[in-house]
Amino acid sequence: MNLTGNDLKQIGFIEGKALGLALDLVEKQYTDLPFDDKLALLKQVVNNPTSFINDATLAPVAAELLRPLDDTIALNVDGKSYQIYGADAIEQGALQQMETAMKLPVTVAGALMPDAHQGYGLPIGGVLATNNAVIPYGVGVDIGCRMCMTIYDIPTDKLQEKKEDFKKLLVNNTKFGQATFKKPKDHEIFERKEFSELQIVREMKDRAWQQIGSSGGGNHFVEFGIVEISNTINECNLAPGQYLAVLSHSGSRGLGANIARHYTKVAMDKCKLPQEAKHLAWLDLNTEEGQEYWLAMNLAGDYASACHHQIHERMAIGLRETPLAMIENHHNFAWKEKDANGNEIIVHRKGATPAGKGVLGIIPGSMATPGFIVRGKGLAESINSASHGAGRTMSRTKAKQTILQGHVNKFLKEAGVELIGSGLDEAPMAYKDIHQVMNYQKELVEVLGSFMPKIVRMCGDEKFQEVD
DNA sequence: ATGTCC
Repeated sequence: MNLTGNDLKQIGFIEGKALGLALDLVEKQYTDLPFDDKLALLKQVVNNPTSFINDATLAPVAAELLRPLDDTIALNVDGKSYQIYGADAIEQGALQQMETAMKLPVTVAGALMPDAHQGYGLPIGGVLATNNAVIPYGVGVDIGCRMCMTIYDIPTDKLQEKKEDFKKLLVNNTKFGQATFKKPKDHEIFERKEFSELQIVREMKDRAWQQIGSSGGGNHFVEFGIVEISNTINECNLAPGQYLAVLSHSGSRGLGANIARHYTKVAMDKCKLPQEAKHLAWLDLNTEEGQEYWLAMNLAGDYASACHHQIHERMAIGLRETPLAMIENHHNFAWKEKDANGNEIIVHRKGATPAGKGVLGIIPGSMATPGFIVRGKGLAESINSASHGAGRTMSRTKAKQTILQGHVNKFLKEAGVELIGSGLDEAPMAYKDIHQVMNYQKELVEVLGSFMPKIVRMCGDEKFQEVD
């Protein structure tokens, strides 16, 4: 009696090349062996292929059983098309990364914002919509990085008159980089169940406690400046005119960075992709890991918001005023949204401002150029998004090597900006022209007002700090 | 972005 594929499956073979080879060889080479003995022999092979690796007859079966399964997920040959805003000013590397992202089998749609530049996996300024999958590096390392602005009924000439007081307010009430408050303010976020239920979040709770209310390094800042409202903002009862405002840019600190690092590793382990796409590994939202990441990401987003609120609370106390309005938005995050047909999509915005119809947002320029308060127009092609800033025109390394401190000082002086901290890598010249970037995204957002920085604090960098 | 490699 001849063996069948089903007999082999009974003893542990799975559908595939090894099964076919075994069936073929055993019937040709062991014609005289009784059915039961053939089955017993193949059972030994499938249970311990290593001991048959030099077997005169069955070596090919053993080799096939031992070959690691190629579980690499293939990219689609043709990537989906996507809209680019301001293509002329976007570096090649960012375009290539976006093209790779558009080939993922889970990708539904994409768009590239005019401040785009190369990042890890998805470019900064990249927007990617997927079907029931979340890509940790599609959100970015600084989960929930966001902008927050409070607007005050305080005459703007106070900024010049009381400049030293405002500087002191920033120096005494903001912390950047490694620095944290000696006595951090408590916050209800620490009661969230994610801090006890998710291991990586639990491990970060003490550090999150230490860091709450602090700001990050790099391009993060807290600044006083002048808001010029040009179009009435009914959403927050703001009439056209000049206002004093506080603007902050910061993220989820060590908490978000460690959540991102952990779940990117999990995703890359579970979801093998070709080399050029490996950082785009995703987590299926129906899996436990996917659901864990979603909860952890949302917690990191709320934590980032809590940090901003404490920053603005300290400023409000220092100013002895209550703000007229507060505007804030994430720009490194993933959201469950609906496409034009009403289907749920997962929209990753990695350095992109949500710009759904009527949605308020803030797009900063640089330390000495204006930023803008915007209202989204909800353009489908942009996946309801806009840029999250001017975008770099120079890498941090290049900026540090080529920009002169004297040149920056002159630029700041001419713009009437007082700067505390920062390094040359954040110099205004390292960024694209914000006006041109706004021009590229006219269809995406309506500009309601501008914000001109006046007293800016960023993370200090000893190497470039003046000692006075 | 990040005690910038547990």
